Amino acid sequence: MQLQRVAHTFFARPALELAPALLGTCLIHHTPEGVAGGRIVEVEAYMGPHDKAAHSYGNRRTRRTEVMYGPPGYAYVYQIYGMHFCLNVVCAEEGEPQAVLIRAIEPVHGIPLMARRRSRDDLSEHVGRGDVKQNQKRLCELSNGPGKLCQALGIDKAQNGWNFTTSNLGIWHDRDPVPADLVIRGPRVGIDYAEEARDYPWRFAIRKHPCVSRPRPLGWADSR
DNA sequence: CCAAAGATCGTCT
DNA sequence: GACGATCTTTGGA
Repeated sequence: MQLQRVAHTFFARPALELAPALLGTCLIHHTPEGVAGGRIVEVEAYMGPHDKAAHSYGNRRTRRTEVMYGPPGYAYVYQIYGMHFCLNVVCAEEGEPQAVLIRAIEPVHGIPLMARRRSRDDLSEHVGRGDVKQNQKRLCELSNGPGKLCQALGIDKAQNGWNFTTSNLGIWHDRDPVPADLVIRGPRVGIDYAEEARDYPWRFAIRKHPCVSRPRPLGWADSR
């Protein structure tokens, strides 16, 4: 049902606008091992120079953050805690270092491959008495977190700087956009150091979706 | 269910 | 030398 790639113009807007628009689109990585990917269900906006939680706060420009200063529609991948990777979508106009962090996807394509990469072969197949919902929820463990989804999709620093509209790492329109009343928002995760920006409700997710990471934090509210 | 702690290393000061 | 836009395991209630 996925028909077309997201056009590069889609990414040329502020992170706060792009973030909710990315919900429901499909993130797909083609590799020699196979295809893996799924539906984006949770994201965070990082607004750049004036956002104390952003790597590009104060126009900090280093080898790591360099790709954020380039044109929109490219991948910004960085390593964290020495062992995990996080995937961002660079957005806004060239020179404006904003990005959207992909925090969770619902597994759709290449589930056995994703399970193997996550060392969770037990999730490759449905189990039990055909309880579909229960199995769906179990599958979420493959990609309900920014580090988890990168591992499941085979994303690491090699993908830093890749073009989402032309490379093997792509974002595709799937069904219709998620309506605003099905989007919830709340404070971003893991940025307690960011002073006033700590409380900005710049984390977006699909309401009641089972694959959202840490579904219980306080501070969730309806979008808009 | 929840909190705490350890793993482990690139990046920047 | 310090510190993460995280994940997993463990131990207790």
